[in-house]
Order: sequence, then structure tokens, then C-alpha cells
Amino acid sequence: MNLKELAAHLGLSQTTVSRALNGYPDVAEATRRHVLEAARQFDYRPNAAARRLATGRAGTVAILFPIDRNLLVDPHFFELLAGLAEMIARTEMELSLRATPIDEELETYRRFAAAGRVDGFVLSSPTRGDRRIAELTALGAPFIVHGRSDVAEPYAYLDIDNEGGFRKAAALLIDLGHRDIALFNGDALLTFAQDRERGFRAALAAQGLAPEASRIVNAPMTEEVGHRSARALLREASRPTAFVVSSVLLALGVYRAAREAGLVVGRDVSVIAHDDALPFLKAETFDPPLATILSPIRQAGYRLGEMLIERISGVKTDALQEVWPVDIVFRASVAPPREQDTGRARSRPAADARVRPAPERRPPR
Amino acid sequence: MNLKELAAHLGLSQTTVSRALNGYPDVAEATRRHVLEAARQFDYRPNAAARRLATGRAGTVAILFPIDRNLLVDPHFFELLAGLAEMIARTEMELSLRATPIDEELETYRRFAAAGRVDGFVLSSPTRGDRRIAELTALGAPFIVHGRSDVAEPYAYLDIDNEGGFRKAAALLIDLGHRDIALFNGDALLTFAQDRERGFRAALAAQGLAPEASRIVNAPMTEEVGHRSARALLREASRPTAFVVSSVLLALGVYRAAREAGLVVGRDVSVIAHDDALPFLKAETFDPPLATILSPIRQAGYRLGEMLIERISGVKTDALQEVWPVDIVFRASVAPPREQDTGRARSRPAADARVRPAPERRPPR
DNA sequence: TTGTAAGCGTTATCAA
DNA sequence: TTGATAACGCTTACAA
Repeated sequence: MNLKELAAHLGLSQTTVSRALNGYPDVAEATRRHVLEAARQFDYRPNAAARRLATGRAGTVAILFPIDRNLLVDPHFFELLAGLAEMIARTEMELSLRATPIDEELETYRRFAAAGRVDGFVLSSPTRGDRRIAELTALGAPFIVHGRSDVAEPYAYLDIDNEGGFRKAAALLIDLGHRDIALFNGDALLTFAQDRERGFRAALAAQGLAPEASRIVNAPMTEEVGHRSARALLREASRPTAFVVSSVLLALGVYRAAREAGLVVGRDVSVIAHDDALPFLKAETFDPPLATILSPIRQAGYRLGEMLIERISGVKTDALQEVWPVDIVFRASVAPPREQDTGRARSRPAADARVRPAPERRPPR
Repeated sequence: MNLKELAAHLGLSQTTVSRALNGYPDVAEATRRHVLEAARQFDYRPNAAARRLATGRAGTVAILFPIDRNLLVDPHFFELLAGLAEMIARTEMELSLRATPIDEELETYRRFAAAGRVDGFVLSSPTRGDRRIAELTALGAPFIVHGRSDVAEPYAYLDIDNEGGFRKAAALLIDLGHRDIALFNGDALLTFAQDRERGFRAALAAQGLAPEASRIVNAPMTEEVGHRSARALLREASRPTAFVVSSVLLALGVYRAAREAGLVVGRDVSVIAHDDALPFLKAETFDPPLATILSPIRQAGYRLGEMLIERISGVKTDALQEVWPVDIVFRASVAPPREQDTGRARSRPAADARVRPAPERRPPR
């Protein structure tokens, strides 16, 4: 059943039926009732392609992800995606997911935009000097960035306070007495990794400290990397007493390395991790529970969807720039450093390990 | 630049230009060259909506996922999605991702199909008597199922040999001497969980064994569930000596529960897990390395994309039914049961734990 | 080998 | 408040 047939059946013109269906004001109430009734009865659904062609709007937003960056599609991205999908599902729009070889990325954006396949994009994992921003701006395609970059153009973004979060986490460890702290971070090109490192260094610098090169690791955020990196450091005669890491997956690896070295997390070494709130691996169920810099990435995905839609409907970029604060959640994985022992201790952490209560701060929305 | 303008510029009709661009044979070679050249020069991209309207093809496949089933979007789904996206990216098609409240699921399929928004669907996580299959068949919408269901209609699917895999895994543990084996599985409504349980029970039955009710757990496949379930069982005076679990995430929780109970995996308890090959958490990096029933879900996603496209282009359902074998990979998490001790042992598993080599079997493609 | 013209199913303009 | 009618940009009979 299409519009023509429906109109014929009703003895009305297509115009009137279309108006009635789309909620235009200049339609008699009685007419509208008839039309809606008939549409329901015949289960009429306007053809998407025809509508797109007529309106010039694609009714679609897209998010691209590179497929050959480490051959790894990471779970943080998918949490973001879940939130985004959830938001888009509340609208009439569609969400198009596109994998793309990294070297064809810009070309893919161009193709999608030029063919009118999408109305806007979500950009994730921006890098330093990210070229996508200039490209899409030049194309005139609406977009929103999850994170920030150091480019000249103004653009819409939603970011979290990575720098502040990591500064606070490191400061906290320093307060407890730690002096040798390692940072396991994402790829060095990613701005969020740079922001985190900046915050981390700032906290150290405030106490006149500076990390040795070996203490900073940039690599994919997996259990395996966390394990390998921590193992290497824990073998050293003078090992770090604390770790700040960019993902609970990295933390998982650090815990394993600590166990293997006969060290007890929350006593012999402290660990604090950025937690995107991956639903299948929760910091509070770590053993011991993992202290975190918390910022639910799924909520960010949801909000990104809202912001992109506002952007598409004409809201200016400078009205679409948000930075969310992050929560620091203290748990038993963090404690004052211990007199460095032989590394052979095996008992469990004291149940009464001194832990400050988690502040009750929530991100917006 | 649209077709009309391009044609005008070339001094040709739209028809000829369209033909040249779409590779029709009845176009003079010289003409085609000119057209392609001009198209490149002006960076002409056919408008997607217009093409869709004219051809009646949406150029899109969709995959839906429920948002309120446990509020959990699981990483196995996203691995599937990654593979699917990778395949679709090699085509001109689009992949539409839709979240949907579980109670509006069927309606969402209907809406998408009726509005001509998609050419076909991938159905994931089928349940017993899954209603989506009958619905989509009635609608005449092409689809492919990841997994199988017990419905009357013929349909296209790709599944793995869940039953065989779990039968073999359980049989192996029995061979080693285990008699009390627990199964941690997904939601009981899911056919893959049922198939796995059937295989598990068959292996036990072959030796005249039957699991107690407490030994079978159906729940979301998370670390937390694995931990909680294993902890409950390991507290019993007569505890299971082995665990067969449906995900590496569950296995992670089992490992943790074992550690807490002072038990050593690969000595005091054996663990074997189904491994969908989640890239951020690898069975071989577990401590001790985790034996698995292996079947990379990302490859399945890729193949599902291929099969769906074939289905859309008219291939019959009975030519699109595949069941992949699974690999059993032996690792140090599996060993013969031990004389049941007090559960206080703390030493590490012997490095020379008897482990059979992994058979070298690969799934098709 | 090329061109004319109709059609895909909407929305939007303008007049009635 | 309603209705002709013209886009929207492409594909595809059919004719030349």
C-alpha cells in the first residue's frame, strides 16, 4: 500500500493524506482522523527512499571504525556504540555502522556524505591533528566528536575530563606516599591518551617528580598488554609501587602479573584504572575491588546521538561542546606503599585496608 | 553534481551516462571512457535515495539487538557485528544497527521491512520457537539466522556445532576421571545454550552419569556470574572437580572463585570454556592457560554477511545452511581430578601438567 | 550504440 | 482546508 492507493481509497488527494500523516496544522480534524484510521488499517508505511529523495534528508547517521588498527575492535568502542544505538532507536533515524580500512577512512567519509547516504557522523577516537575534522568541516557534513583534537576549526564535541581524572588519580597515589608510579595508556596518537598522560605528569610535577620513560606504556588496551607490561616492570629490582591504567582490561592484566610475582594488589602494589563501565567486567568485582576513574562510556554514546541530531538540525558547534567531569571511586586496590619487601609476601590484603569513601558525583544526564 | 548535469556536460543523455557508469555492455568503449573520466573529475556520486527509489533495493542490511534483556549488550554480539561490518564494508551495501526494546522487536522488523528500509536481516541469538523466523518468512523479507531454532519453516542459517563441542569437552573431562562436572551456560531460552547442555548431558549419559540440578547454571555470561556461581559450588563439601562454561568471561569468574577458595585451576579444579575468540581477553593468556571449545565468532559474522547477500540475491534457503565444526584446544586448565584435599593448597600448578596437544582443525573459510 | 520518456513514492509549491 | 502539479535524481523499457 502506497500513498497514492491510500489517497484513492480515502477519496482524498495525496497531498492531503501526506499532510495529515505528517502532522501539518492545516488539515481538518475529521479528515486527519479518517486518514490516520485508514493508514493504521492498511498498515501503511511511507517508503523510506521516496521520502529521502523528496526531503533531501537521509534520515541516517553513521559511525565508522577502522578495521586494521591492530586488527582489534575494542570493547570500549562497542559500549559507545550501544549507547548511540539506544539513542537513535528512540528516533525515526537509522544508525549506519561502517568498517573501513584505515587508509581509506577519509575517502569513506567523503563517499557517504557526497552520496547523501547520511546526514551526519559520529567521530570516535580522535588523534592529534585529526584530519577528519577539517575534511568533514570542508564537506559541510554535520558531525560530533567523541573526544577532542588540536585542530583550528571549531567543531562539536563531547569529551570527559581525562586530564583532570588522571591528575586526581595520580595525586591521590602521591598523597598516599607513592613515588614510583607507572602509567599504562592507549595508543600515543590518541588525544585521550595524551590528555591522560598530561594529567598524570602534572600531578607528579606538582611534587617535583617526573616519571622515567619505562614507566609510561602506550599500547592497545588489552589484558595481555597489561600483563606483559606489568610483568616487565615488576621484575625490576626497583619496581613501581603503583599503576594508573587506562582500562579495566589493562588492570586485569596488571592483577595477573602481580599475582605471578607473588605480590598482593592493594598492599604490595596499588592499581587505579579508568573505567568506561564495561558491563561484562566490573571494577567492583575485581579481587581486590579496583579503584577507578569512572565515566560510563555508554551514557556518552547516548548523549553523542542527541548532540549530533541537534547539530544536524542546525544548532551551532559552539553550543555543542561538553566536557564531563569524571568520578574517582576508591576501592581496596589502592593503599599506601609498603616497605619494599622481597616480593614474596603471599597473604591476602587486610579486609580493613584504609580506603576513602567514593565521592558522590555523577556525570550530567 | 548530479546525473543530469554530468550528462549535459558530456553532451550525452542521462541514460547513456547511467549505463556507462553501471557497467552495462551496450556502451561504446570511447563513450565509457569519457564518462568515467568526467565522473572522476567532477567527483560525481549517484544519489543513494534516488537510486534506491528507482531500483526498489534499499542497499542495506540490518541487525537488531534487544536493549533491555538484562540491560546487557554482550561482547559476543559485538564480535559478531565486527565480522559482519567487515564483510559489508567490502560491498556497496550499508549495515544498519538498531537497538530495540524486546517487546517491540517484531514490530521493529515489520516496520523496517515494510518501509523498504532494508533488503535483509541478520538474526542473532535465536531462542526456542523463535517467532522472528515465522514473522520474517511471512513478510517475505530475506534473513539469515546466526544459530538455529526449532521452527517449522525452512530458513537460512549459520551455526556452529555447539552440541558436539560441549559433548567432546565433557567427554574429555570424563576420560580424565572427572565425575562431578558443572555447566555454566547462557540464558536457558537460547538455542545455543540448549544445544550445549544437550551435548554436555549426552557425554555424561554415555557413562551413566547425570548432573545434579545445582550443577547447571543458566545466566548472563559475565565475569560476575561466573564468579558467583563457582563460589557457591566450591563452598559445598562435595564440590565439582571440573567446570564447562559457555564463555571466557564466565571462566574468568571461575578462576577468581577458585583462587579465593585456595584452589588451583589445572590441579584442584579443571576448567574448559567455549571461546568465541574475544580479542581483548585471550584464553591462552589465562593463568593457567584456559582450555577451550574454539569457534571465532567474528568469522561467523563475516560469513553471515556473505550468506545474507546471497539470500537477498535469490539463493534458496536450503542452499544456505551451514554448521561449522568447532576446535577443542587443550591447555593447562584441564587435568585429571585430584584426590580431594582440604581445599587449602596454595602452590602453583606444575609446569609439566599433562596436557594433550591441540588438534589442528580449522573452521571453513 | 544512443536517446526519449515513463516511473519509482514521496514532499512541497502554489492556486483554488 | 484541499488539490493539481512539479520536483527529487536515478533506472529502465522501448524506440530510434
